[in-house]
Amino acid sequence: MPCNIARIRVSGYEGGDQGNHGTPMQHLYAMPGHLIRRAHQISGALFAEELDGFDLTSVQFGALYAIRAHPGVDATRLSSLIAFDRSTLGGVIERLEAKGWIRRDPAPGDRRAKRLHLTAEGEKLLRDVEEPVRRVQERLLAPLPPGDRATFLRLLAQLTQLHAGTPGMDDCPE
Amino acid sequence: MPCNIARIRVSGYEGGDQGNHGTPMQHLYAMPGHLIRRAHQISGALFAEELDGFDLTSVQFGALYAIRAHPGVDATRLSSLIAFDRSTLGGVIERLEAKGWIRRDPAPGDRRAKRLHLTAEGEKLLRDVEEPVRRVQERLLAPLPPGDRATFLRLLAQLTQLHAGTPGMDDCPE
DNA sequence: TGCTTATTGACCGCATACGGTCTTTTCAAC
DNA sequence: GTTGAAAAGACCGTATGCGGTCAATAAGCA
Repeated sequence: MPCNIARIRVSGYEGGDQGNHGTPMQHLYAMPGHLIRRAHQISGALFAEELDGFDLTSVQFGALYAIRAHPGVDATRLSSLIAFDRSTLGGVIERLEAKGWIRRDPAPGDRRAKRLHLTAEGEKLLRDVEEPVRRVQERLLAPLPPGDRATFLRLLAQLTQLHAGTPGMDDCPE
Repeated sequence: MPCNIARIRVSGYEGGDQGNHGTPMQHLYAMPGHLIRRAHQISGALFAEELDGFDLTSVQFGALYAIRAHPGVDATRLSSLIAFDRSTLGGVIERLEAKGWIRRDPAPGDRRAKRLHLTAEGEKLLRDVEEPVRRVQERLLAPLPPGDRATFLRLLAQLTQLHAGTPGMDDCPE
């Protein structure tokens, strides 16, 4: 019974004692940060529900998907492609390899790097989960009026893309 | 030098070997799930950057903020108010208490529950971080054209709220 | 009143997420 | 040609995130 939202029954907000705490700060429910966290949470829940039985997380799917599109990438470049922390990706790759979905071959000409490839099982898995994953994306946007879905996606893409160049996010050596 | 995006240098997508993998599935970068994950990641990075030195995570802030608005809540109700998993919240509360920002008092009339309250230090902390937190929310939306920010927020709020009642998300005992 | 069920908090286990360090290896500059 | 910076992978430590179980307690019901 996939229902991992079960434990997250969000109570409607009835105001609480919002009163005298000095400055009347913005409400939590109106903060973009909180809303984005919720959306991320819902996204994960929908993924887990649609992909029940595949033993595949959304993070693992993203990695597999990118490896298929970039056969032979090394872990560092992959982490940059899909915006995973390098340390995090290490564990993800380890689990993907343990499940037999990817191979890690030594890179010819560079004894540091290991090149990532899908196995036949990995290819099959990606084909099998294609439909469920598509449903996740559909259901995620389903609550929005059809006419607003493209707008939402456009703004979301704009927000994430433009933050890559925000001062303060970029004061790191290229 | 807070720059926790440093390790997440997202490479522009140049197409890779997107070619013959059977069905031409949607691109990862166009999937709402991926974009929401990125937005969440950016949100966390901005929070960490603006709140550098406060030893406070965005999750901990959310909990503190909600406890201030609902003095005396128990952990279970709090988790429902801010949509944290009950297990996760346990650790968060533990850390907040260890840092002296909240108290856990036994609930009169119920020997199971413990009621949560801010300490004076917790109150002060919340006042001190108010401005940085406000900046996080501003910077998060800054890449969007001013006229689109309200639209984005509205759609995001609509998406998260309406998902609470989605069939499949709700097939759990009330 | 006694039994069944629900609620609360405390754990455990696994999977991210991210900052930091270390070793090995490469490469470029001197 | 050696040396120092840069790159790649392997770890470690802490904080979430979430599913599951368990014991103590409370509440509803026969």
